[in-house]
Amino acid sequence: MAGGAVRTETRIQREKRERILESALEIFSEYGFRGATIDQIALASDMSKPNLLYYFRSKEDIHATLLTRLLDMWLAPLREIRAGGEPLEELRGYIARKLEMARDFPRESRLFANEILQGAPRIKPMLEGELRHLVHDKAALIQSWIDNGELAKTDPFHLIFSIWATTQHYADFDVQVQAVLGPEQSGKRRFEAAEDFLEHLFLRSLRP
Amino acid sequence: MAGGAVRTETRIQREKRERILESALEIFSEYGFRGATIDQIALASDMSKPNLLYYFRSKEDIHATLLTRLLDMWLAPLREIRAGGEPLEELRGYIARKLEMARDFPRESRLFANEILQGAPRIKPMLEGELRHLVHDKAALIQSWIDNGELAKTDPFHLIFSIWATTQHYADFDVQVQAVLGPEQSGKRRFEAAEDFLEHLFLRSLRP
DNA sequence: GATAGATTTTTCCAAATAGTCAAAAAATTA
DNA sequence: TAATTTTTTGACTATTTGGAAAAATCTATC
Repeated sequence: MAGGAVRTETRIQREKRERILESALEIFSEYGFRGATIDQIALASDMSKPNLLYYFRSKEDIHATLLTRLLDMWLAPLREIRAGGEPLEELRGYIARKLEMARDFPRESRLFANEILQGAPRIKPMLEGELRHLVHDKAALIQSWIDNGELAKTDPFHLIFSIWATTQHYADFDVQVQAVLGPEQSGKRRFEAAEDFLEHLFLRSLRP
Repeated sequence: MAGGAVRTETRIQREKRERILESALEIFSEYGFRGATIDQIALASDMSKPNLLYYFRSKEDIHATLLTRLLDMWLAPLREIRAGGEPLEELRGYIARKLEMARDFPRESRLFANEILQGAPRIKPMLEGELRHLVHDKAALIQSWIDNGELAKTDPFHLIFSIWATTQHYADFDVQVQAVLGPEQSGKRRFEAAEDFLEHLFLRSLRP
């Protein structure tokens, strides 16, 4: 049946693959690609290793699937910056959305951070293609706002980098943040304080 | 000879241990602790694995030695903030020093980032002790400047976090920064632009 | 309830990897 | 230079790990 119909996924397949990806996200984000083992993921998924390998051909395969899914989600907040909006409000919204992602999806943030930190062996092409393109696009938009006098003069690229850095820091370096602030301060409180701080920081420097 | 004299390190020991640490920094910072192998480090140090293990008892031991050495260096810029100095100038200097470290010691930055990202299994005590203490100390100093009206109202802790995040980003996420900016922009140029940007960003928001 | 197809388990394997040990070689000291 | 100590090597081991193969079991459908 060469080139024949691709059998549609059964319910069990969908569910198990989902379960595996969920566990894998947990494990990969905590230990990195090499630090994670298939056995760990299988255990966390409540299935045997060979069984897991029935749903994914390899460890690579699981990892690649996670990264691919992640990327769209990861870039969404940036995409949402609208040319038609009020510049300061658009950027405030962007910062808030990025910080929400760090708060609600810290494992995804760490998965991504692990990948980049190790030289992005698996997503370099995407960084140099899609990401680069999107950032240039939005940087041009920000530049146009600056040229219009709606924003203070600044470097749009480094502005974007510093928004990435500061927001993701709360997910990626969470242990450190908690160690410094002490465990008594709740996660919610930490993120509220972070949001207040970041809005002030960026908006003060962006107001024309 | 229980409790006897600790033989002083020979020249060869000093040199070889140094060579191993240098290679290990290279490898660990690129692949993380689990991703790195003793064989890789031995190869990079130009010696056999058993020979390397003659100088360090284990992989752990090498890694621990690197981290311990790193920590002092890592906190130095923060320590240098002086109560007697001019607040804005002290903070400008701090940002500049941190950015220089990201530029001149990216491998150290990545080693540290790898460790934190994986939950700081080996340096958590130090984060909760020495680091926490130092940060609280400097945060109090910054707060006193704010109370004196020498700085704008802001959260000193999140200020420090965001300085860490933005400066280290240029070391830890270098692949991504380069992918976005393109390879034509030299490292030097990138860091100059970053410094300009960060000074504006922080100083505008800190001026009373 | 027989059968084809999907799923799961049991058993296995080969490569990678951290680390050991004893003997050889080199360097240092007496 | 002989004795002693330090350094290096080669051969080896035990364990972990990613993955394969095939048999066994389950499930949906006729």
